[in-house]
Amino acid sequence: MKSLTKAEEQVMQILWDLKEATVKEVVDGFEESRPAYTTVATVLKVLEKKGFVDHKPMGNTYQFYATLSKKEYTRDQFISLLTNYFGGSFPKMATFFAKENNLDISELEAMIKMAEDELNKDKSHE
Amino acid sequence: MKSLTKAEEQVMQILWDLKEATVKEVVDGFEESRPAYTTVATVLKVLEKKGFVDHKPMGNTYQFYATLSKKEYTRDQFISLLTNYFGGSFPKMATFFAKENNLDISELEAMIKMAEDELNKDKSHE
DNA sequence: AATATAGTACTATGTTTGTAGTAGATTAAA
DNA sequence: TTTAATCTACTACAAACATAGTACTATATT
Repeated sequence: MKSLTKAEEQVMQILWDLKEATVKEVVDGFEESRPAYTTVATVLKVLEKKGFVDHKPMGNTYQFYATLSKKEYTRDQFISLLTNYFGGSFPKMATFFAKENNLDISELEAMIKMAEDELNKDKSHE
Repeated sequence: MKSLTKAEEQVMQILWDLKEATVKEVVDGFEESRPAYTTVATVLKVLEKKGFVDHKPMGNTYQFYATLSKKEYTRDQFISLLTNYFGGSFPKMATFFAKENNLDISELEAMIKMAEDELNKDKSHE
């Protein structure tokens, strides 16, 4: 069960965005209240020990990069949410979303149209 | 940001299912490898301190019940997943789901039909 | 070369989590 | 009414987390 703590997840998100980055770049990736350089370095070390991150020398410093892809982790998270909170049923999740946002059926359908277009787009790219 | 640890979440799931329960009943709610009675009692105590659970006397023991509803927590989890992994776009999430499951458009549509039926059903209940 | 800058390794510390034992109270059974 | 079972309160403790300081190295600037 891959699982990231809050701090780890923030770092991973930045790393996923940047593809690869030095400690400094990760620190700069934080919006407000940046953690200390060494804090980020420590988190990266932990992530590396857990096998989610690796690094390679680059000039006089290191480049870190994620070995756990965002997609893979997304899948895990998605499945876990779907399983534990929607009985594994995507329609249930969609219903929940519609209700939460006070969408009526036509609006839900519009959402789905978008998803379908997205699907088509991807198909044509292959 | 409401957030439950793994152990806490398991207990909450059982509590959500049972509506209310004694420590013993929660323990029995665990499938395999039940934790010790006192372990569950401790987790409940922590949950109570965090404000997610409360209890009331019932005969010679206590009944525990969730004050954080499953729906409310589901919403938080859902929004957080949607925001952090799908750019806040439900269509993106639907597309991801379709691709993950190798669904074609007609299958995705069938899923959505189910969601719509569900929506209708709820409407008529109000 | 001396000093300032930037980076990594190692260490540190308070907090939270996970798990559970023990003591003492209460109730039920013999 | 002694004993057994049940339950709560309190305490314990190792592992994981979050956060960061310090020491030392390497590089860049005067």
